[in-house]
Amino acid sequence: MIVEIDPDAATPPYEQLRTQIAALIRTGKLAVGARLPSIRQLARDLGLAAGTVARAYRELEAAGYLRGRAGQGTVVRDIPAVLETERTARLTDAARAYAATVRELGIDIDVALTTARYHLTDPAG
Amino acid sequence: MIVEIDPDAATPPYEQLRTQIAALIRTGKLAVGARLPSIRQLARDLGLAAGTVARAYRELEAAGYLRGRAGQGTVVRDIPAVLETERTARLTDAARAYAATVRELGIDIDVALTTARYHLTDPAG
DNA sequence: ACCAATGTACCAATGCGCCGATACATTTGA
DNA sequence: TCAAATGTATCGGCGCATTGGTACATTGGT
Repeated sequence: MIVEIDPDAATPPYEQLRTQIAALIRTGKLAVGARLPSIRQLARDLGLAAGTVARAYRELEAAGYLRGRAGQGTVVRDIPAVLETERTARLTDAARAYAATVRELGIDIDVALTTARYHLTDPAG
Repeated sequence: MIVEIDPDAATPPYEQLRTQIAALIRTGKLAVGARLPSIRQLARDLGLAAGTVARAYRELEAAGYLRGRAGQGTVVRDIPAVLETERTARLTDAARAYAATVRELGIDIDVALTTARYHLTDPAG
């Protein structure tokens, strides 16, 4: 698992961890059935408290990404439907947020689309 | 002034107020030179503390939207350059946020652009 | 000169999110 | 049966943002 936690970032560690693990699962870098590090192990590796890692695991389980059982560890679940619907839902939310800002600023749609295309194709963001 | 504060919203009251006043100025509903309600008056109307309204005014003054002087009140400033740079800055931020989400979800750029176009052109959002 | 209205500046209190630690329940394997 | 490893649940503390209040400075009018 390649995860990096920045303690000074604006987003709290548990959320950084949750986001990164979710991304690893979506991209297939964490295959279905793969076993994640134990809470305590990952906490040691990242220099976090066990409770912090536990929270990330808990929320990912609630979202349907993981399945954790005591004594057995935490593994990646196989429910592509949930992931797909969440993907589309998140894309919709992001697009709506962008549209809302554009509308509030009174910016031309073509300008907004050009700007979006620029940032979507720019590797630096 | 038509402003609505939701005490239960995730964003704190002072930021709701700041955003709404800024939008009123951008859209011209608050003309240049117009005098805003006094801090205490607006606080009474909205059921907020004077300090909360004062903070919104202060940040809007720092952003260049307003000019407040003791004994005289707070008026809308006339500096379109500031508004224009902020408009582009906000558009950039919004586009970057959208691009970041798209990238995290691993969604195709054309799909992302089509989705953005749909929500930009859809009157319902 | 005075007073009222206004904005400014500070400061204590409150609330909330996050973190770290501990105790508990469950499973596996010896 | 026991022990070790694991996830679960809960609790107190810490820090930060926000809030509300109070005192102060400034302006304009009387």
